[in-house]
Amino acid sequence: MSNTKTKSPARASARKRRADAERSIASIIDAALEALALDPDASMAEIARRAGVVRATVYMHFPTRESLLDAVMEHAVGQVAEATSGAEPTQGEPEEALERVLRATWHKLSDFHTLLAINTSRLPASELHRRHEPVMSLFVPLIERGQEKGVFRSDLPVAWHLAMVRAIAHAASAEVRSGRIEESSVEDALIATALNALSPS
Amino acid sequence: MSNTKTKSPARASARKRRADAERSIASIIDAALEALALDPDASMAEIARRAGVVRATVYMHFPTRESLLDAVMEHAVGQVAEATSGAEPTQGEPEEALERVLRATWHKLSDFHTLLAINTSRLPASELHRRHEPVMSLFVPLIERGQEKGVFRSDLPVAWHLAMVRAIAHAASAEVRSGRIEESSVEDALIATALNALSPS
DNA sequence: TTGACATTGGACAGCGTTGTCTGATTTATT
DNA sequence: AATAAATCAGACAACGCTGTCCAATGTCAA
Repeated sequence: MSNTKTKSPARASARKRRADAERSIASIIDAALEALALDPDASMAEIARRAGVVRATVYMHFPTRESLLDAVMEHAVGQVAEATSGAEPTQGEPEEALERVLRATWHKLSDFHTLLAINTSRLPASELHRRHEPVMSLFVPLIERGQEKGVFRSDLPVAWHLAMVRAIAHAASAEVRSGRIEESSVEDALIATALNALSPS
Repeated sequence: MSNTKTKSPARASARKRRADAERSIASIIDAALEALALDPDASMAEIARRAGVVRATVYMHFPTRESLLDAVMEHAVGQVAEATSGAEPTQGEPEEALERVLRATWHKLSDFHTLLAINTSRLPASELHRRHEPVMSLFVPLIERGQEKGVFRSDLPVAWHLAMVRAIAHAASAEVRSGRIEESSVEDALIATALNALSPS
């Protein structure tokens, strides 16, 4: 249930877009997501091929490669934010909430792992930070709540905890992909380690 | 003190290389390290420019871009391994040893953060694993020692602990770079979090 | 000093990429 | 059925990059 109707990702804010145009845009973004996950330097031709569309069509909706990357990132952040907020980070005890939210989020987060790397080198740090807002704004209160209750350690800044948890989540998916650790056990390891790292000294 | 004399990185195993050739090779590898850290797709021209050398000279020693990347990676792994082993991971209590080793290693590790990303997409997982051996072989016994003594949790695999610590170290340098957290405090945060994550449940 | 090695500066072909354009064709909307 | 929007198929120029080559010059080693 994405809100492709109300507000489109690209610059194309022309109110009247035909249904096939919407479909194309969705295909292109999905295709870009796949292609860029496999190869950060995937070409517009490759993306178009995956989308089952001709290259000119891509340029119809995304006048430049940059603009496509922007749209893809916005889409990805939205997906993650959706998964995160769907797990209701404001409900229940902080520890349980964190476990719940992490389990719901980390797979999706790992899908966009490569994408994050692309944007890290593409955008200035401040821009990156700004765009991650939709996700961050969900996690920050959860961590803070845990600190106030004394179940998460307060001698380290929230920003650090956040970065740390995210890093561990990425590490988890990297381990799964490389086959070094059983897929079934890595999620539990992720949870256990994150909670342990957050627990008061 | 790099061992550029005994065993050269590239294919050039011709025993007799002149001193200026050695110097060029060293410059090129250093330049490549810098350039690739800034931009994973830095061109041979850019690398040559940084090395203060003409492009043809680079191709003299590294017949292909691939071979240069290989050499750079070998050099980087060597650097990290040197920093790690210099902190004597086999000495003292595991917890103290880990702190000592981490403090000595993590800056250097973060210098090669981008490089790691390059190679992750460039090489198959098995190759990557093989090449990281020189560093891994230093960390594994340290973690195992801590597990046997009961000061590190044993309900999670060593491979996981390793991946996790590495991820946290990278997160630490990313935070410093982005300016979100004070540089002075991030090292302590790294240590505190890593030890906390490793401590038995 | 001499001869072999190394570097320079420049030119070159081949390739893949981005971005533009056009004219014909298909598809959605009313 | 008519109109406007979107897609297709393909060509095109401009650009940057890799890798090769060469002739002239500089530098090391014995």
